[in-house]
Amino acid sequence: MELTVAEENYLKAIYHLSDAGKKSVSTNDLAAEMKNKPASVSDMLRRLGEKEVIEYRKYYGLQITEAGKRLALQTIRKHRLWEVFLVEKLNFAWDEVHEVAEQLEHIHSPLLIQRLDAYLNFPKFDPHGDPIPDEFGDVRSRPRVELAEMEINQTGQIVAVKDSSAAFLRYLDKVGAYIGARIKILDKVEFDGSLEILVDQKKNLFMSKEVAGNILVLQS
Amino acid sequence: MELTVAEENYLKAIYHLSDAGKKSVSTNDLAAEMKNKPASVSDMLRRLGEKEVIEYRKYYGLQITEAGKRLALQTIRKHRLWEVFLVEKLNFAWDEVHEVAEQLEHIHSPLLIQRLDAYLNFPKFDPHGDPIPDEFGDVRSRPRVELAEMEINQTGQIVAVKDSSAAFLRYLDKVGAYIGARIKILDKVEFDGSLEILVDQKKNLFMSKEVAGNILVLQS
DNA sequence: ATTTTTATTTAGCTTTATCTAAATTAATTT
DNA sequence: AAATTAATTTAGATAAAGCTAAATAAAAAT
Repeated sequence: MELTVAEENYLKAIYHLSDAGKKSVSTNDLAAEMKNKPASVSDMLRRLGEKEVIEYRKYYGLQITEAGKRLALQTIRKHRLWEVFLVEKLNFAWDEVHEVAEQLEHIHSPLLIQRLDAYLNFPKFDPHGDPIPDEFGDVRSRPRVELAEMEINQTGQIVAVKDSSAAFLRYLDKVGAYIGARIKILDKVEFDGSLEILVDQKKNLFMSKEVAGNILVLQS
Repeated sequence: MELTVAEENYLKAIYHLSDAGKKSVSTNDLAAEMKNKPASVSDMLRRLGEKEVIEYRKYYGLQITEAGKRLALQTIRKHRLWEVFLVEKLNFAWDEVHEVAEQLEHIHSPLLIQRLDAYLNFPKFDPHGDPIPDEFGDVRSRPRVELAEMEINQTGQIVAVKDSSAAFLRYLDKVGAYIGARIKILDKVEFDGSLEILVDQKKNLFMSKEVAGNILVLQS
């Protein structure tokens, strides 16, 4: 019971939306995420239900099954391993990898992924700081908070970003807010939630609440 | 005017069959090659004709256009670069690469291929000895003859194989007839065309005409 | 020069994945 | 509780890529 590329993409989106706290993933949410019409989504949900990767009761909503979760995590694993490859081996910038990884994640070959993983030295996180599931789908996630939630004088290290769009990542590159950077909150403006932070003990950086809300920090 | 995956595969097959001397590629030949029915091939030829990658006059045959040749060579370039990657970097055996490369060749990203090429050090030949077209589609091919055509006492170096099936390649591995091996014809049996050859100045090897017909040699 | 055989194409069906428009169900408002 | 609005599903179309069966064209044989 193999999934098609479209099915894999839907399942991945369902997994991400479920994971992001959304109690019940709605047809409209999925349509927005997939940039398709709700009618098309309904149809796909029926098919995914038949393949038993989700449990679907029409008009009521859906839940991803254990089998579905396993498949979604496999796809996510492949996506993130390829992103590491592109950045570490082929010198892609972290804002250039997404679309290519989006294609590479659908290549079917257990051997390929096994070998790629070994070649990359079994990385645990991708270039955006997201954890790479192991071959059994287990994820080692780190406790992390949004930079926007931190208070004055707190310190930590940037470990991930929530938005992987090229525009956002290029902005972070420009201001030096890369993954691994050590940061300290110097000031926080009540009015708009904007922050002044110290990066790597040397650079002062002003940042809007929107930006800070998309940066995840491991507190120290 | 992008090609679909199926169209890319047909075009590649057309290119290979045209290249292999076949003056005019027939619907039946293509059907056999693609493991599809002739009726399906007819339909595809019509579409490829509309996209102007072949010139197609029904009942008369087809000819690949310049645009078609360029696209086919791009796909072949990608396939062969990925094969090099799999063997050199991921330690695939040369008989394990084909199916995976068959999938990887359809990933669209000029940057990816450019970087991969550089990462592999601009290889000129794939693991089976086939030349890798450059980004303009130019092929540096070497003059080469079938081992089966050589005469007693002639010498040369194995540079390619015509059959890339896992069974054949594993056999070659076993007998030590790898690409790059220096060989000399010690004896040739008139009756069945079988050969006795010396490999790398040390190993004597008996080989049927069928096998020798699938090994290509650069004479010296 | 017919006839027969072979090769090729057309017609019509299937599945996947999308769409639009219409219908239906659920949720919200009055 | 009825009416309105929003969300969702169904129905019917389309395009891609395959199939089978029937039709047609070209090639070979008598």
